[in-house]
Amino acid sequence: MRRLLPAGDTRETRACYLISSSPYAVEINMSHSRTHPCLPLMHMMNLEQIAKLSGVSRSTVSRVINDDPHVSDGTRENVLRVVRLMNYVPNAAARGLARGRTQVIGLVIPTGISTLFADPYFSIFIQGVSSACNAHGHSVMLWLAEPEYERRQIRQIVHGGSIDGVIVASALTDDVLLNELSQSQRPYVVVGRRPNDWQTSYVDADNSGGARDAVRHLLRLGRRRIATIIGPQNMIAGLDRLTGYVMALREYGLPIDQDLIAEGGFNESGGYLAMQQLLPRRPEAVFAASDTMAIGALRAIREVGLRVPDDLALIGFDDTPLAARTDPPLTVIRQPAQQLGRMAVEILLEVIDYPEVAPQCLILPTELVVRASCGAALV
Amino acid sequence: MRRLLPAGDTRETRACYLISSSPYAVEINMSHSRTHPCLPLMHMMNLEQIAKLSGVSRSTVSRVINDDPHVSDGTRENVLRVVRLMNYVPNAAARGLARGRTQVIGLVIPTGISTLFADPYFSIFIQGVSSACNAHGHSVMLWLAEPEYERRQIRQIVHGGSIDGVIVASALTDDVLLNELSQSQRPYVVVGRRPNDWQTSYVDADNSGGARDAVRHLLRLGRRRIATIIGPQNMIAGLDRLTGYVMALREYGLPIDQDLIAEGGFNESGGYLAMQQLLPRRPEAVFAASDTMAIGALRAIREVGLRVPDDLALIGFDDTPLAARTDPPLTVIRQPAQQLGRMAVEILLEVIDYPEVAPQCLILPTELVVRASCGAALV
DNA sequence: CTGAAAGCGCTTACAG
DNA sequence: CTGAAAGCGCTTACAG
Repeated sequence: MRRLLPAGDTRETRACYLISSSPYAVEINMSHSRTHPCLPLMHMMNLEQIAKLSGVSRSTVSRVINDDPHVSDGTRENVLRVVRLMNYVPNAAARGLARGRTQVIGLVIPTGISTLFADPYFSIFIQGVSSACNAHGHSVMLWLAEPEYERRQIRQIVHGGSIDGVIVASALTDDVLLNELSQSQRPYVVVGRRPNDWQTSYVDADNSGGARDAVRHLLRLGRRRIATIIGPQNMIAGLDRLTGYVMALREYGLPIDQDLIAEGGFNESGGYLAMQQLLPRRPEAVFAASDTMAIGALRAIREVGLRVPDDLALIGFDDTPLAARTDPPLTVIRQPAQQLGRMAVEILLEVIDYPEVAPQCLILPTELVVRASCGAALV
Repeated sequence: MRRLLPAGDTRETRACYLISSSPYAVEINMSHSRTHPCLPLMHMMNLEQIAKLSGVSRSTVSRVINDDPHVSDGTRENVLRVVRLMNYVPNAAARGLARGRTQVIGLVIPTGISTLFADPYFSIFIQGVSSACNAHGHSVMLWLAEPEYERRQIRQIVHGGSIDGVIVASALTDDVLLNELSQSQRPYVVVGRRPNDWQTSYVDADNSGGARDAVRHLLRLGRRRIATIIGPQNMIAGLDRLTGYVMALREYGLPIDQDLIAEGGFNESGGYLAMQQLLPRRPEAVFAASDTMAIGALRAIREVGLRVPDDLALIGFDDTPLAARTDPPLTVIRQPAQQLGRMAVEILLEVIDYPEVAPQCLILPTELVVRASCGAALV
């Protein structure tokens, strides 16, 4: 696979591969001579050259580059002129080596293909991370954790010295990487609450608060017999969202009825099955702990001919784009995905700068997005 | 924003921030003393130490690490044992500096928020890139191109020396980064065909072939009066998909009717408006050059009370998850997003290893995904 | 097969 | 305010 070059290895011919069913496709092999435009080669400048060109020492150029105040204004301007003219950017590897800091943070995301595939949550989260990194002059190295490379990836992340710290977006309670990380000196923060882990910093959405808000909303709308489709209880988010459900019911002095609780595995078919299980119990409303489960539930409800929200109100959790496009559109609790990304970076940079300080954790508020499925319009 | 630490800066106290509406939330400030577990510090090994521990020179260790055959089996095993024991991984920065190669490739993605937000295309594409990189022992540095940081990002990418090459997923015909890149010596490949640019390597989906297949499919199903909602014609993909539409019609000896072509800007509201414009022309079928436009079109069609596919067949392009969940589900042309990512890496690594060779380009086939909206079931 | 030494491009005390 | 020099942790001819 690595060798894509055409047989002749010719330097004059454009290599065009058309792995395509289209007999009409317009790509053609063409001879041309513009492969080497012989531009002003300006072969990757370095400190030495900048120093020479501006008539000072490398030390001084370095100081200018790094905004060291101990440089006279004249020298500074001179050097800066040359730097800009030559498009000089200090070599990241050399700088990293000398400083022991790479200005790169790692971002590790589990690639349960299903997850990343359909859910833009990670896309938005990554945007948050990226933008916060930019704001702080850092770059982000992305690792999608593939099982096959796990050991190598982990060694690289923990011992490779290519990053200053790492953000781990892992749902698992017992993660190999996290274990390694906690043994190491490397700064890290995880996305997702870690209740009994007092040495790691984390950010998370307020899952229990969000779930409570969802159920409160249903209660305010007059529903009383409220069921819930819960996520796996070995995931903290799954636990927390159930907690929120319980809290809201308690507030209203309502009993917790085990028959109104069904597990849906955080996926659509799970939600579908859970709903089928709940249907005979005649709930007036259902809080699904994820949008995907809500969508499955919707299918089950429709199959028995009940109407949402008239017969049965429904609220999801996450706010995936699908949620807005179901029939009826889903009322949901929205996760602050972008904010989570941003804050993960902020905290990580703190931890990097002040490694001695206590671990930090941050719970961000969720938001109730009212659409049609909860029946707010009916009241 | 950078300072998140609590006022006291105490080292014994866990800093917990609860930016949340939840009075019930369970996080509490807790005193505890496990912050510094005093683990075996094994402070980032280096060659020197490994050499000392295995009784050989640094050179030899280096050779072992790099699979140099000129090492006796005995020495090799000895060194390897120590390496594994100490969890030694060569420092990436130092290695990068010495070799002039970082084993990191850059991935630049435009962040027209809309795009990345709802469309998992990029997620899947990134997965392809990541997995191919893993397979070749490379890492990926991710840049989401934010306008505000553009200049700095570009300087960093082109002149920063932190990456060996870069994949640019840019739709724009005139991209600042691409211009800079083509002036530089830095290897790069772009995602998206570049018709008149003979010096850059690229990968792309077979947009024209895909569009042609879509329209062919409609033709085979007996539809004749086929309209199309096209994308912006300053984007190559927009152009190519129109070309495919034209090709298919030509194959069947049908005329190209300007009145059956409307521009929808590759977004939903654009698709909606374009469809409204086409409706009076009474098409029997519509090929929308993107799923989002198809979804907009669907809305317009439903508003006038026409049925899909009975009155009007519809095909989209991309295969976003939404496409499978519209009513009726959308028949679409699927892009080989993952493959595109994989191949972008393969080609980039080629270009990095053989910079003197001619630019390479690769067009990957699309796939027709038949669902309900095209009316295949009706025939 | 192995080691001593130079060099990659930067930063950072240390003198002046 | 400025420069000479050591050092960051690796690789790679060059000798042996």
